[in-house]
Amino acid sequence: MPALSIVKNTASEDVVFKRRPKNSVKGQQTKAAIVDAALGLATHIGLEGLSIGVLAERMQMSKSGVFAHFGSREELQVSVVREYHARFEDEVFQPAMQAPRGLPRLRALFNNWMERTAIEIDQGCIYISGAIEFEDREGPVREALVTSMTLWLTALNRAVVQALETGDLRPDTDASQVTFEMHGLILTLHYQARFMRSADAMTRGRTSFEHLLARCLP
Amino acid sequence: MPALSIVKNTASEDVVFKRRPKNSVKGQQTKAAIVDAALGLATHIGLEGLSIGVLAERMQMSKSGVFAHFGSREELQVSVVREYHARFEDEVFQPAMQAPRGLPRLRALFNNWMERTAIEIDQGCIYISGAIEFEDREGPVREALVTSMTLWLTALNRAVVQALETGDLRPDTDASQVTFEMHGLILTLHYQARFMRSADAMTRGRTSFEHLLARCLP
DNA sequence: TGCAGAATAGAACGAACGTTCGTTTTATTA
DNA sequence: TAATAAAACGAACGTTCGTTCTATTCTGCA
Repeated sequence: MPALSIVKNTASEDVVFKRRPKNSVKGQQTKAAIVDAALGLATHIGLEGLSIGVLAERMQMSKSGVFAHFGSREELQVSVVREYHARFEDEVFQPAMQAPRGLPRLRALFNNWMERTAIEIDQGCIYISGAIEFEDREGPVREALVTSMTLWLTALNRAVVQALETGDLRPDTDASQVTFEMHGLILTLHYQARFMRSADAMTRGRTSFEHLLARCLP
Repeated sequence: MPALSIVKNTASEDVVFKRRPKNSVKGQQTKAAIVDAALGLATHIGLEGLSIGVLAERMQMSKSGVFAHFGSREELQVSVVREYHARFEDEVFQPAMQAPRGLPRLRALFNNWMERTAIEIDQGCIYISGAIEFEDREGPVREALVTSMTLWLTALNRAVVQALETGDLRPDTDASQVTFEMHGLILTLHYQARFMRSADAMTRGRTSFEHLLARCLP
């Protein structure tokens, strides 16, 4: 069981009496393709910018055809968030679990995260744009985003704690503070590189991390 | 001449042959009131979420009446950015200039910025939401945002350099790196507090700053 | 092969959007 | 006070949006 998994749709959702497609093979394939395309669009223009019309055009389908797979735009957005979460887990979290606990794993997590961020400087990131769009808008999309982000930060924090336990970091290190600052460095890097188009943001990010570590080494 | 000023509209704008109101006393007053209301709306729902219809409603005016003051929605958005910039300068930058150069002024800038951020945890911040919305959307709104942000970060960086020169910070301190990390800490604080609704974000932010300073003190 | 049910299409909806236009009201100045 | 310019209005335009119908095509199983 993956450490970052989000609880998926259960049968209890059917209390909402909305006509839903009954997953056939073909149906699932198309839906997956739609979500994939939607994720591609949403990373660039945000979850709110994502429109069913444009998505249908890109899929070479009718609006209603696309719509039928989700039942609402909101449900489409939630699907996109979950898909992004799954990929983030596969790409950033899981590979790092093979590194031994402690500093090596923490470094692996950081490096993978940086690699992902480097890509997202060109593409955009729905964990960041989504957070802004749903700052004070309630609902399932916000919930999915918060859940995803919390899972990731918790997993990251666990790695910091382990580095403490193995003695790789000083015992008086404030683990949550380290997690907070790692998160901060990624956010700033994203802001500086993607919005301000600053060339040395990646370097500054790595430097930040080294300073952070230096402070916590025994 | 204020250190953060943005170049204002000049007569050269009239090369665009669009019918514009000829500032009467009353006209300027209403326009200022509209921009004020627009800023209030935009901080909550973003520059892109800002709609002329809703703004007109809030102003108890007709859509066309509001529209006429700006000539386009884009021009309204630019006006909002400039207004926010002016307030940020008055509230964060200028008061800190009375503190003596070096560490005191740097601390004053940071404290004022933190105070502003504390308010924006409830209200929102168009420097942050705007950056996300205009990441890869070109045009005058993006330009206004980038200009504003660059001016502010430059001013902040100048204060760091001065703290270096006065000997308050170690001579081998990388000023740009310090500015980068200060910016990062504010971004994360905003993200954690406003989106994740974490209670201790403000404290974590202050702790980050103290760690940052500790690293650079002689 | 035929038939049920799922997948998709197509047309239409009401609402909201930014913008334009001609007219009317209000403010400023001669 | 009369003349003039600016400000504000109200209606309409063309789009786009998410969503809801009904009808058609496709698919998988008996």
